[in-house]
Amino acid sequence: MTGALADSGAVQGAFRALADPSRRAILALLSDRDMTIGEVVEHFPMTRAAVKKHLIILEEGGLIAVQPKGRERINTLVPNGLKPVADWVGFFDRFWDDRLADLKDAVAAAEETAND
Amino acid sequence: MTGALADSGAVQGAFRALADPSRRAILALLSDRDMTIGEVVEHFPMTRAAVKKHLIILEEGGLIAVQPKGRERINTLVPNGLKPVADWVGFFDRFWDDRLADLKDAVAAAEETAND
DNA sequence: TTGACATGATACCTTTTGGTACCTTATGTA
DNA sequence: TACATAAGGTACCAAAAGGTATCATGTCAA
Repeated sequence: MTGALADSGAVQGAFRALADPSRRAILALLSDRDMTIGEVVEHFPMTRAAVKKHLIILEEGGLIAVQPKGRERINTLVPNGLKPVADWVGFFDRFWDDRLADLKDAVAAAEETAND
Repeated sequence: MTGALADSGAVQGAFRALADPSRRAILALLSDRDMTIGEVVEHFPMTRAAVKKHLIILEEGGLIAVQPKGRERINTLVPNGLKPVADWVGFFDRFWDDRLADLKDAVAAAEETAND
């Protein structure tokens, strides 16, 4: 089996959604409070249609949810939406250990020397 | 002020690199051991040129480094390459707290009821 | 030196993406 | 009812992305 790094649809959807800086900014906005599309639009120099597309991709990525409320649509951050991303990134935690990094560098340097 | 969610070039480069499943797979490969381009190519149904492009984007994103070694080029995982991503995602940690999520749901439900 | 091989660099093609413009639909309110 | 407003949907466009094919370059080894 593939182990700890299975690349599920959730992972792909979330990473795709996060690839665009506007969408990351929208997430940051919604972390403050829920907003209608119109409110989100006020924070960006683009049309409502463009923002709408971003919101759709964020929703497909499981990062936000939309609640119809009268003639408005409230966009809400999904609490665990970023979990697949965090889990994927977490697989590489062992490489962030500075001591391990130093060790790896030392080994590489030694091999360099040995092969010169 | 920009606060804890400044979207630096490193953040953008890393997220762009991670948006493609092939590139995430390449990172997973390199987490096992360093590889030449040729070795990486053996694991994917695409040409060397395509893999090369992915490696360039991964390098631009600060996720891998390349060490020329004779006529080969060794691709290595950069230990702290994913740190900007982890930091960005970490900003949303507070939303993953299930109790907080439940509380938020409760508040939302209460508002729903109040407005019905 | 010469040939094999790992890589670099371009040009080109197709699909996706980020965006606008424009029109339609639905809901709240005077 | 009538109208203003919040949103949905579609068509269209330019640029970026992902990929192949092809040719050039540099290095090891006989």
